[in-house]
Amino acid sequence: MDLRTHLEHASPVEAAALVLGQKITCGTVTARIVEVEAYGGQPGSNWPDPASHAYRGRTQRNFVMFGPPGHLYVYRIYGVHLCMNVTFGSEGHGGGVLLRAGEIVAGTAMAQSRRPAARNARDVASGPGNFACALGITPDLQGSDVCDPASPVRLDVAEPVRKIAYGPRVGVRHAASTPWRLWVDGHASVSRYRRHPKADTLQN
DNA sequence: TTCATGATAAGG
DNA sequence: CTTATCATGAAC
Repeated sequence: MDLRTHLEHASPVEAAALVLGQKITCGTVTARIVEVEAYGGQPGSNWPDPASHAYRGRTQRNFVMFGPPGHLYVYRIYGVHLCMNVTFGSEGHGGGVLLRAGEIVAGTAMAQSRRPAARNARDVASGPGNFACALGITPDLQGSDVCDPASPVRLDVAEPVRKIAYGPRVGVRHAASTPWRLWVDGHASVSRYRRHPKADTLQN
C-alpha cells in the first residue's frame, strides 16, 4: 500500500507517525522530518479538533485540508511565517499533519543561507516557520502533491524512527492537552514545549 | 518576558 | 467595514 492510501485511512496519530522520520525535498534541499503535530476536523467528524483550522469547516485558507490526502497545505501565521502540513483523511474530511522541525540532509548551504539568524545546524529547520523557510516553501506550492515524484515538494521514505515521543501540541489555545505532537526522541532540533498563554485550563 | 506583523474569518 | 485572534520567532 502506498503512502497516500495509508494517509487516507489513518487516524491523526497514525498520520503523524507516517510522516515523522520521512524525508521531504523542495528544490535542492532535503530534510528528515523530526517533529510533527496532527490536526483533525470538524465537529461530528471522526476526529473533531477545536485546535484545527479545519474545525470550522472549509474556508478559502484551509480548503486543501478537505481535499485528497498527501497534499501540501501552506498557510501564513502571525502575518509573518509560513507553515506547512501534509493532508490526511479521505476527500471531503479535514485533516493535516503540521511539519514542525527537520534535520537538513542535503542542500545544507542553501538552507543555511535562508536562515541567517540560525546560530547552528540544529536551529536551521527547528520550529514550523523556520522549517518551511529553510526548505524554501512559498505560497504558490499550496496544494502540491507530495506523493508525486515530479512534484516540487515531495516525501520519500526513510529509515523508521527508533523511538517516537508523544506530547501536547505547542501554542494551541484549544484542546491544549491533546497529545498529538510526535517527535524523534532525543533529537536536538525538536522545539521546546510552549503552552498557549490562554490555553484551556481543564483537560481537553 | 515582550512585541512585530498582516491575513483571516466572524461579527456588526 | 471592523476587529480579535493567531498551529511563531527573535530580541531583550
